[in-house]
Amino acid sequence: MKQRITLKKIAREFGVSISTVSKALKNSNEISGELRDKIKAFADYYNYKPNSLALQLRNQKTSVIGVIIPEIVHHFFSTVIDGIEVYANEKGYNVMVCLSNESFEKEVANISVLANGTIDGLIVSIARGTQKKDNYHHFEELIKEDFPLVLFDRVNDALKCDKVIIDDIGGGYSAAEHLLEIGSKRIALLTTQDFITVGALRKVGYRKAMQNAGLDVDEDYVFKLDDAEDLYEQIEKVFELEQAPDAILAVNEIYAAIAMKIAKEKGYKIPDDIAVLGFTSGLISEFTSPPLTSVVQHGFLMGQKSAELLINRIEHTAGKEYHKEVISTNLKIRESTKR
Amino acid sequence: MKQRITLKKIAREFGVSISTVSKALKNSNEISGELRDKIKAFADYYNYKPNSLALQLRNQKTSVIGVIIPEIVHHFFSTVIDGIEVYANEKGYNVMVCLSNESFEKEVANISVLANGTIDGLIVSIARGTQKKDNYHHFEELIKEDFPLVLFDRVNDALKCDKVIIDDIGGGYSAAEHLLEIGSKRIALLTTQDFITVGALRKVGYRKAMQNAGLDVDEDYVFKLDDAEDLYEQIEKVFELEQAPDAILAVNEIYAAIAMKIAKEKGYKIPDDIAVLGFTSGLISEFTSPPLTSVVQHGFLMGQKSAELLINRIEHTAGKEYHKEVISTNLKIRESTKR
DNA sequence: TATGAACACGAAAACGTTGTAGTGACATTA
DNA sequence: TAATGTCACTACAACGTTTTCGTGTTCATA
Repeated sequence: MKQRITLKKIAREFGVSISTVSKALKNSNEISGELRDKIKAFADYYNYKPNSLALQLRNQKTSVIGVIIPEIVHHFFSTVIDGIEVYANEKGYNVMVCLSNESFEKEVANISVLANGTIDGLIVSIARGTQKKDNYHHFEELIKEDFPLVLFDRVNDALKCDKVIIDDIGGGYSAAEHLLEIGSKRIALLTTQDFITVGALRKVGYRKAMQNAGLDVDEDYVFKLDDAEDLYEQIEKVFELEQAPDAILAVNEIYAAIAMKIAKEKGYKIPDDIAVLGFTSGLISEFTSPPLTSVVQHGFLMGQKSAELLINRIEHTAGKEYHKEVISTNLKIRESTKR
Repeated sequence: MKQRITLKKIAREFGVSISTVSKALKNSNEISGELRDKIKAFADYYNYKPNSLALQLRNQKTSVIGVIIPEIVHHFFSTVIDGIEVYANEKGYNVMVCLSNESFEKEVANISVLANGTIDGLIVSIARGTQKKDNYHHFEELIKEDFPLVLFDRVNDALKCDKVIIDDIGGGYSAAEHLLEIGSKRIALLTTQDFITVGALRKVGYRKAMQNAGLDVDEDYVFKLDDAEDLYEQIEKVFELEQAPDAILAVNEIYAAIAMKIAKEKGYKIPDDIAVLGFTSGLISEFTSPPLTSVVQHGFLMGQKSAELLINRIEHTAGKEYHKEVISTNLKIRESTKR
């Protein structure tokens, strides 16, 4: 790569000092009109742009915010990033994305390379590995140093920082409620392992709705799937219950779509024999047949809110107390539950 | 945010010079064992980490690569980023993602803020707005300065730089060929406006396959959709042809899924009355019913290749000639074309 | 004829780091 | 005793920028 032109080189060219060049380019009237114009023309010709590293170092500000997400190939996370990007850009910030790939170690490593001057603040959704390990030292370090930090979606309540979460309990509740309203009696729940907080919270909502309707939750109808290769096999077990469920509530779109596929293979009519409902963030729900009723999560909004909280914290270190924003969900009713 | 600890502060604490501290922390044996240990303990306690901005400025290297994509909420682009991230990380680089939102202006702006010292190299997929405007000055500037640049997917042949593309012609060809093989005679093509190169190239492949089979391409069967709100209406026109097509080849997953939905509504049996085939990068194809046969694009690989080319160029400015990698596609045959 | 603006520029510090080239103090060698 | 070495440390430049505080000239004013 060619060497970029610097103030120093321009100064040498004109036999003046660096300060003079800097001022000339900034249209300072300390510099005579004639020299100013010559310098500007020259700089323009060589396409001079101030080196941002130097500026960042001087101003002790990078205008970059870091984002660490578990994976990017996930519609929900992309929408969040989109929201972050849009808001951040508006405010003059750039976004640096890193992936933890759900791994504790990568999360730690990412934080360690990011939080050393490269970024002004950090937005994170906690990796599965970290939740499993239940080790949050790397976040506590940041918090101890008052480093601007916002957690979203996968958060940990013990950490003292701003947070943005989906109303997972509410989502689970209204999903189950809807299934009950259409007359379902035996609702199977497809959820994740317990340490995944969002799955756990959605289950809480489901349980609440059931109790509210005077129904007991039969643990046989709760399937805690692990994200392995054999999702099909794991979900098939739903249909081996003594009394088949008449509705399935899945905590994500994929589980729901697979369940529906299996149900159809086994000859169930949807929604008549069995209703299916998922949480969504992607496009699958719209294109299955029948299209899936689902709890939609507003990822874009979540991203925007996260960026807003972060930038507020960066710019006005003011407010000492931390905010916890809750993004509510919508129930998008499609054919899979219309009966 | 609390002030981070610096070499200077440590030096002041011990009444020694900055260099001494720097060397002590680097285990230099120029420094006596005793002092070295004390300094290291102190630095450790205060969690000293060298400021990366300072290092980047000094070393004239950021180890960050910039990526500009048209949009992130698009499975294909996320997989590419994933590939870039993985490869870059392996090589010790971080990734900074920016979105052009398909806009020429934002693309220009992004390049201008990135290519000023913040990044060592840039990977871009050209915005639709830029293709429409046919204005590539911002890239030419970079190339003129020998700035490491890799274009992927949406490229422009006139630009002298490394490129990674999908074999769109080949994909279009094998898609059409497959439809012909299963006995289709009238294949409708759902593609994009001409200035979108990937759409245009896939059409070339389609045309080639048709000619190869001794068939003329009837332009009435070619639908150039624009990405507006009324995709449904636009695609419905396919079914208003005098002689209905017996196969549909769509240049992306959404077009294909919508076409299939409409076809089913109109009472067509898939694949018997009409076969449907799309290009995919996402999960929709798997969960439609019937599942969609599609040309799969290896986004992850594309990302890896792009990062590889870029980092090679950054590190060994060597090779003067530019590479053009072609990632070939796979045809994943599902139910929508099995007859 | 001093005084003091106005003008047009330069010096230097600061941001945080690293590496090269000193520099004293002491010990060893011829 | 003088030259040489070693040890343990410091000074300084460099990366590129901005900004505050000079400083020397010219010109007008009292």
